[in-house]
Amino acid sequence: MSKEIAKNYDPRQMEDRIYQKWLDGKYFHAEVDPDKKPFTIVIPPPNITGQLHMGHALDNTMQDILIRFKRMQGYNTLWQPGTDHASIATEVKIIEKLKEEGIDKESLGREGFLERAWAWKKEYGGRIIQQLKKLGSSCDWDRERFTMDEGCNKAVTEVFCKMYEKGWIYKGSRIINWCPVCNTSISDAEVEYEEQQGHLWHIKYPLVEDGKPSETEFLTFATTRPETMLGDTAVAVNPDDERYTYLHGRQVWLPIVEKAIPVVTDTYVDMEFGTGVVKITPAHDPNDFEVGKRHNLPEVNIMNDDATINENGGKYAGMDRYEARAAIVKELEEKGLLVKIEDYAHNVGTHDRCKTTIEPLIKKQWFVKMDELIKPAVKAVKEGEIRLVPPRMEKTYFNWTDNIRDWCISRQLWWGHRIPAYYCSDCGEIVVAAAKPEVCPKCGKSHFEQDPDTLDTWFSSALWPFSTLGWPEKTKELEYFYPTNVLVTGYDIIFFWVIRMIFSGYEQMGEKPFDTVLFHGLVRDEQGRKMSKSLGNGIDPLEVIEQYGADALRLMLITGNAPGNDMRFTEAKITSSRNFANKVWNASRFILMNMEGKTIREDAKEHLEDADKWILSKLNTLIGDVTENMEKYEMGIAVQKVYDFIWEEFCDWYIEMVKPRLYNSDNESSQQAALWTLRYVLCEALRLLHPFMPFITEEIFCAVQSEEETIMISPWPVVKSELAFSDEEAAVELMKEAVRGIRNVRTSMNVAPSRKAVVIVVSENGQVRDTFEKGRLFFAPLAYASEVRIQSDKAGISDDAVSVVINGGVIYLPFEDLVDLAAEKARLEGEEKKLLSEIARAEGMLKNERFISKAPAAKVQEEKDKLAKYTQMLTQVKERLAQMK
RNA sequence: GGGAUCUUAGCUCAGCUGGGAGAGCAUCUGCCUUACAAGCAGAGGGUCAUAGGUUCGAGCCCUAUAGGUCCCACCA
Repeated sequence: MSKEIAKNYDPRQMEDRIYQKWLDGKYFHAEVDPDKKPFTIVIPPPNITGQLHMGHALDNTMQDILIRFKRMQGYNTLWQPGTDHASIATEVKIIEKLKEEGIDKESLGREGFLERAWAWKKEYGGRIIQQLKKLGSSCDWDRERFTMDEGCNKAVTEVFCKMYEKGWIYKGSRIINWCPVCNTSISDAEVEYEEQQGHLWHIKYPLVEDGKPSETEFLTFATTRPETMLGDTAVAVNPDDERYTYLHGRQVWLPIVEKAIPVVTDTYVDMEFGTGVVKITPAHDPNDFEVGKRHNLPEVNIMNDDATINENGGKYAGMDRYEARAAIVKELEEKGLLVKIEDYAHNVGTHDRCKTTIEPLIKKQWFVKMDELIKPAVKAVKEGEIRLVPPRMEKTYFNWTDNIRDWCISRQLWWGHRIPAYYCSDCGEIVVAAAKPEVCPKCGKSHFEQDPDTLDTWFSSALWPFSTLGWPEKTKELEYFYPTNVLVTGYDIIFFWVIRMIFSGYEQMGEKPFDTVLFHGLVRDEQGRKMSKSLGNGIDPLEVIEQYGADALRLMLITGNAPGNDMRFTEAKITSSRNFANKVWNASRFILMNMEGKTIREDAKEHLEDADKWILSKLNTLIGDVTENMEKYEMGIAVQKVYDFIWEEFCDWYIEMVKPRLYNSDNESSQQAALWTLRYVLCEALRLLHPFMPFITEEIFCAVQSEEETIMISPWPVVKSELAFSDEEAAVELMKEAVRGIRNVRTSMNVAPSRKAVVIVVSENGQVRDTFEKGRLFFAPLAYASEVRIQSDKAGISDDAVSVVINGGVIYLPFEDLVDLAAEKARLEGEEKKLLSEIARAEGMLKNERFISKAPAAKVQEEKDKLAKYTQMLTQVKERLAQMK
């Protein structure tokens, strides 16, 4: 039995209701079940500070499509949801909020601050989850996790301790990227280079003569950051640079600071660039740091954490870095040491969160040693154990792994996983342990202070695929759902997250975290610009859902997009998606109307007619194709095929074909067969469409199959050989060819659709006549026929009838008064020309011996068949033209 | 400096392992035909950036060139 659906498609009246029904039905929930095969996706946890944007919408739509597809295929699917604590982003946000209240972070103290942070998380952390639900995401919400919950904290501590013991986590004094605004170190991955207009200051230092600055001999070089000269501890030249051989072993005088520093030789110096001389500031430049290490140069730190000059800067102490820059340039100029100033565009490292120019500083920080850790991650992708889709992402991946540097993981923040390292306040011993040690293993005292720093957010997200499943406990979930199957994410976080999950999975679990990484691109605005807060060009997915429905948004995000490619959001695309939803709605309503009050008998399918077999056969092909595309993650192609099938084949052709049978209750078995096919094809098509458009398909499916509770867990369609009818398919295709030809001719001759006409099908081929005989009932209205005659010869047809040549016959339209003979002749001549060129093409190929001998036999046969068909049709056209003379 | 990627209809983009160029929107012509005007039936519109090459056959593979986008590196 069927139920009714609303007259108009209105997503607003159903989406929330349906989502609630799914929640109540526990369809999203996964339990370990050894009898079933698992399929797992872990969500890229959105930041608790975040609001749903188009990127999330795309990312989660793709995951939901895969999960729903696999769920229908019978897999035990788990889509593991959760959120990320996003240390810097959240901390910044809370500091801002405190500022509004006139509260300073420091005055609150660590405990007080964390209290506020947790309260904030409680209030806003769930917002994005609610928004994901509006999209239709079928996550197992019972298993929702948070990167800073107790379990994740345990995992983080476990990993930290293990890796410390192994020597792969160490504390070291190295040059790091410092954000003077956020007041924390950041990793290399968080540095964003940005081209800025700056200057190149050409400066000279006097050479040292008898322990004093020379008044005649100088060394000229250029710098983009003159203020760092306060920390210069050497000047370097290339050892092979003959211009400067005389300098080897000498010293130069560092002005302002007024001291002598050595000239060192190092191959790092590029002889071609500038004067071939470089000032060396080991404490404030990564390259200089390396040079400094090689030459045992002192490291003079001249900067405070807020990027003001410290006491090492003498009279400049207390000035901001840019103030000091100006002042130093001025002093150099006064001393005649400024040679010239050039405009210079160069890349400046900025903090990706706040865009502040980062300051390289030497600090004691915690690092993860990468050289060994990265090896299995490289191997896995190289050997195809982990597949990246699209494969070109491998290049990006290897580019990073080949140039990897140790990962700075400590952050001078409060919101995050606190580093499990404890310092003995008596002897300074470091103890790394899950809990604060009782007594110091070195001095036996028991005064310990925990390291004040927290860990990089990505340290905990790197463990996400297994920490969410219970690790380090040996849970049954971990055993069953790990390794997960697909990870869906944007290519922009391949370094931050994907690689780190991969090496963490191998190191901690001894196994990969997932088989496949499916990348998508960015959703851009109508003009192709990145959507951003500062531009204000972001489109809110929730507003789109409100206006057009989640189904339309989802369809729009998936259609016409290939993996890893960016896409544009346009109004036109979203309306066209909504229109498709409307089409599906109306077609279904039509079918439901016709089913009303009738029982469709199961034996109805014993009386299938050609048209029924044609659509069933088409459906069969569709099922095979779509399933294949889905398995290959070609969702855009898959949904396009479903779209075309439903709109063109099913709605525009099949439904039109069966209308006469539905309206004629005299032939009950024919009507039954039509109804059975309509319902069957509709339900199968809805299933194919469900992963893409879950709400509308659910609403309709449950109306058509009122005994079913949901489409969500109904089986994904499979190809059925008993529903493949190639002969009938070909027969109906021939009739479609005839209908198209007739419509074409009528339009070109300006025959009003309201004017019906006699249609005479002439064919010497009994099979063709039989096809039209059987399809007469639907053929007539589609061809605007007042009457259809089928005959084997041209008896009774006037020579000036309009004709349409098809493969295997000629269709005549005796329009009497309407015919413009000259126009008809011109039209036929056009046909003739087209056929001649087709024949020439096929003949050309078949005359080519190399084609015959090298091309596959099937291809050759195909061309032979075409040649025969066109030759036959040409004969008919020629005959008609002859008659018209 | 290294690398990726794109260049296909007026616009936005598909085009799977090479085998007769596709969709949506826009344009033009007819239609309110009782599922749908958020629709139906037709039509026009493309040297697939350029130049070579491989192949029986190239939008697809190779090389070069031009232009765009992005990522990495960071030579002061």
